Amino acid sequence: MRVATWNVNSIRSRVDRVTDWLVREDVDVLAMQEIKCTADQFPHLSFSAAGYEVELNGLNQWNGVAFASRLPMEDVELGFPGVPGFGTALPDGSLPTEARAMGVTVEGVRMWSLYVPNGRELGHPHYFYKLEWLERLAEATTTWLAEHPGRPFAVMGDFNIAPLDGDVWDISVFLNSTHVSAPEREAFAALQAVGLHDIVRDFVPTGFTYWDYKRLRFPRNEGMRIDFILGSKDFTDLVTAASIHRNERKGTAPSDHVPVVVDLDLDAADGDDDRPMIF
DNA sequence: ATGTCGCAAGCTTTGCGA
Repeated sequence: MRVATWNVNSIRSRVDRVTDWLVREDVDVLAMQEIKCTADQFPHLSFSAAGYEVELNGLNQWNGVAFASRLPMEDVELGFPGVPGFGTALPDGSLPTEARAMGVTVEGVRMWSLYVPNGRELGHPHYFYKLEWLERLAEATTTWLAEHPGRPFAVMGDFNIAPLDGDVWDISVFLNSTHVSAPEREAFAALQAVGLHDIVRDFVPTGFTYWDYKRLRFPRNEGMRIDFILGSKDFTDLVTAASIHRNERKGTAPSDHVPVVVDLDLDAADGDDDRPMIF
């Protein structure tokens, strides 16, 4: 099974590029971020014509996450338990929940599509929202893993964090910037501490997943590695390959992010490989 | 050039978010 994550930066602007890539790359399951639309606005027909069903969490023109899959999706869950909100308080005093998370199960593999808050600036309310969101994510992960021992589980998406200095083109540009601050990196490390592993790093140690549209960032290769697939041990044991599809930043009307892919061998875990042997 | 996108509102542009 081939699984990918991609911040598409508006699915309505990118639908042909995304579906063409899915078919061309033989992808079974795609987690999307920043679809920037509601269910009514989502280009369902283009996906079904390409052979994919879609489940999504889209509230308005901001954020929005989705899964497209050509294998059946089960147990669709919007958000995650304890996900914090942001913005102007509702009449009951709570903060509105944004469309930044959802989960599905495909072939027994549990996957969450995540669009972590950007943070805007160090010290901004959105920055503290980002840190709390990541803390709640670690807690929800801990709970899920405890309640589903042995089940493959992965969180994937745009984390808006560059964990290593080499994950940005010039760390000296990022003094006092979001995405590289110690609290953000500690929040990312906390996800690893509760049992999630950056599996793509094992196969692709260096390379960016995002290049700003501004300032010729892509031609200069001034990018950032901020999109990740973090898997439980039972997930990473299934992974046979991983790749970052840098070419998707080229050409006409690209997203500013590129797809990140893992290949899974679903027969690998149980030691009872029932695939036909070929002599 | 603080250099580009995408969105909504309701315009032929502005403000916001990234």
